[in-house]
Amino acid sequence: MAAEKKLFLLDAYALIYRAHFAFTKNPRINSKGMNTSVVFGFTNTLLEVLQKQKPTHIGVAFDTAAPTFRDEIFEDYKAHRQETPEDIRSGIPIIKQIIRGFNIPILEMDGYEADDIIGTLSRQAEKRGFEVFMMTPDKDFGQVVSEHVKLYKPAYMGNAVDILGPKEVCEKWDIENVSQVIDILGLQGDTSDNIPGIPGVGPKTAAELVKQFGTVEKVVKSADKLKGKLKERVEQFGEQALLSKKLATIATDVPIELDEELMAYRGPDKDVLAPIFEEMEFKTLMSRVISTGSAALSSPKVAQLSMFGSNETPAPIAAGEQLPSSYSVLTSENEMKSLAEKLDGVKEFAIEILTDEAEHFDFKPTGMAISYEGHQAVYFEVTNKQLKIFEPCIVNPHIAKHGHNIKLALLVLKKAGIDLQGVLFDTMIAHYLIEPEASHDLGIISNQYLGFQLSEEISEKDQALQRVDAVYRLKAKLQHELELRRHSLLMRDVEMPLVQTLASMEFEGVCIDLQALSTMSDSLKKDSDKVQSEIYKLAGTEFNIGSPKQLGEILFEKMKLGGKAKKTRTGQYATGEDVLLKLSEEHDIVRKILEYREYEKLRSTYVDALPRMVSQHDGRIHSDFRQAVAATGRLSSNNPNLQNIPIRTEKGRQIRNAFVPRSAGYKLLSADYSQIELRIAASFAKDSTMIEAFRNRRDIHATTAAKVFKVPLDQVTPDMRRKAKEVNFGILYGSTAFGLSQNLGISRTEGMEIIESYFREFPGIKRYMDDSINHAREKEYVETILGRRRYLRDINSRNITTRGFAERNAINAPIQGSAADIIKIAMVNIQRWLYKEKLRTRMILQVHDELVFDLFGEEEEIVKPKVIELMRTAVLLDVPMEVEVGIGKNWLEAH
DNA sequence: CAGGCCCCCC
DNA sequence: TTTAGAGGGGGCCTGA
Repeated sequence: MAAEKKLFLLDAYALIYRAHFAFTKNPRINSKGMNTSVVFGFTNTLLEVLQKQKPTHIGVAFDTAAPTFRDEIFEDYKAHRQETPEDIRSGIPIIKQIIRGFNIPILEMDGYEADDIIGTLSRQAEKRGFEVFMMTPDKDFGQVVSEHVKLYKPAYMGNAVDILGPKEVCEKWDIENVSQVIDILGLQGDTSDNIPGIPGVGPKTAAELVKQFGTVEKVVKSADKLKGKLKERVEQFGEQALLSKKLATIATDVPIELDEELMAYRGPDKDVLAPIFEEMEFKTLMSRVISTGSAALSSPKVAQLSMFGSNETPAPIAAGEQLPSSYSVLTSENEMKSLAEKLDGVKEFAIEILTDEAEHFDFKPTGMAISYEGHQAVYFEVTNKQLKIFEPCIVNPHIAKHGHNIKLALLVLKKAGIDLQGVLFDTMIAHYLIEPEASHDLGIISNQYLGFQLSEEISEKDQALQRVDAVYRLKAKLQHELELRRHSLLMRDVEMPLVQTLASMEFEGVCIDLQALSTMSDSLKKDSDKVQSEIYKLAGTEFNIGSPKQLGEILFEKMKLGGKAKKTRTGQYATGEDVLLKLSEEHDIVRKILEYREYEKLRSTYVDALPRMVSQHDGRIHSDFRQAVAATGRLSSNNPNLQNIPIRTEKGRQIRNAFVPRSAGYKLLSADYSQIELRIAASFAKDSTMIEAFRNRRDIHATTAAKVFKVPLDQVTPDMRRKAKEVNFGILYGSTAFGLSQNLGISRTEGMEIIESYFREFPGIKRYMDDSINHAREKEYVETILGRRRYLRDINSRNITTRGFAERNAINAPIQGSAADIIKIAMVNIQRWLYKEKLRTRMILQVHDELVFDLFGEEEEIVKPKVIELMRTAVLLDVPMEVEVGIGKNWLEAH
């Protein structure tokens, strides 16, 4: 039940600075050249409070102009305080006029700051039965928090209004007690006021210290319990942290009396406000002042906290050194032969092959473990030659094989000339389907599902015995878990056949033109050296350009570029590409640094790294395609990563010239799905406009632009199309107006308008997004077209940020994951067809929506159309799939 | 050797 | 003034 008396206490500068920062990138300038951002932002927020929250009482507190009781201790730090920006200084008098125009009292008290007044008044108001809403920084709230005082965070650039009680604030900061906010800030310093705490102590460390010791005072006293650098710092800067906390501590005993009559809100004086708004050129604000539109205070949602216990986990069985007697080790070839014969008669067995440490596909088998009954296992050392003994049972298609990351066994066997056949069951991948984001470590899942704890302190041989035993027994358990989730078909018909497919691809590998890379390396080195010396000259000193830390110090401290430097979460200067791009106008050195980075990235990650990955065995590169990593169902590639070979920049894309066919008579063929994710989204959303556009093979981004900007298709400008394209992408990722405006370099308002228009024109898409989120809220997971799940346990979190991530995932995961499903099916079908037709063409790479083939030239006319067909028909949707194919003498040409 | 940061891809 | 700001990956570097 809402209290009858609702008091809002506003910290004027908190809101003013908020407005100031919100508009730094796109300031509002009126026709007289005046920056009105701050006044506008403040007034806007004030209106929102008045109209949506309907306070019965309200007051705005200002810091006093007279010295405060802090000034004495603050003296040393005054120098650290930032100068008040011009738009704020000039805006204050106008803001005060506006506040008076609303008939709201301005609360000022000599010797005290706004937060002191708010703190004191909130305590008094609470005692008098008010429901109090504070609009101040979290740290002030933390100090006066109690049952009837809430923290009010106004809507901020498309975000919802937030009303936080102590519990929510604790959750947000991940602390136990709200009062600890001030301790955290004391330790890390208050960046807004440039008050230093303990250098090197960022939010994370501060929170940890507070959790461990409680208050700043206790942290400082317990410095001796800390270690290393942290200890030194706390010892050295402890006093500073105490001071920092003192400065942030508010007074709750200000000699001020809550005057209910003065603070009762009676409504605005339009005659006062109108001329001010006129002068500032706020055209829409006045109508909002006059309108009396109201929204009831929404009742707080009752959030359900569901307990997610893992599957009931039996107490782990302590593993002793003593292994079961049913484990055995074979030593002679005769024993191997009789085991091989025995195996040829069983229905299924689990297999694990150990290899030497050789890198890049040059590994050789050293041992093998087999289990074909529960709690039993056999191990033996094995050479490539001895593997042949087991060929009959390994190639027997009627015997199912289980393994944990069985692809490795497949590869070892392939190298020995043995093609493992039969139904596969990979416990790693099974667990990936069951719980995509968990660890799929065999030890962990064995413990969880079998209560069987694998030992680590035992020999490789004994570990292999345990592992293979665990795999055999896990198979039945995990199979059952898959059935419960209806994942059996996804497992049996997609993921397991894909293991074979990936093994074949990796086995084939891809050819690299080492000469071309070597030439590139020399030229990049030359370019990079040149830029490097230019940078040193411009900076006036030599430093490690590759170190973001050193670079940040040079740019922002020594050279003082870019006014206020952005910092990363850890308090370092941010020197990412977007930051530097914005600075590039300011100084030549920034452009040089970007150039240097580009060259060094290309050299270190690709041009110099790829040749090191070439296998001694066949001179090709064999990437490891991982099937149980990406939370959405995508594959990942590493050692090397062949899914991130440059293409965007001209210099970068030349690297693709070095990806060449295996030999004369071959070419590279690249086939990629066009707009697969958007097509999936259109189909899932059943959005008729978009489906129609795809069916008629129209340029989807141009069509979107025409709709969003309400112009005929033939009048869509390139700029409109670019924006529409970004929106289409943003939609897939669940982006906000803010994100969109950042990407397009437009104002947030314009970003918001574009998104609104988009949703009006594509109502199906909007509905799909809402449905996905609602589905997730109910089930706490979302699904792809094949039923692959992604769990979103944060979807009902009351922490906006956390929940926001989950919501974006609810939209994106089904789309991205379904695209992954589709290409996986295509890969399996293509691989089977190539094999069945005994073609010499080989599939060698997958890059999410693209497949690359080592094409035997004479097969072009057969392979090209069939690949297109199999890709298009992998899964049938409400929109047709389009596949683009290119052929060339290297990967760049094939594109 | 992990974490932070950055940047390459889809 | 904010603990953000688009989803999914991987690699390199620094500093403990």
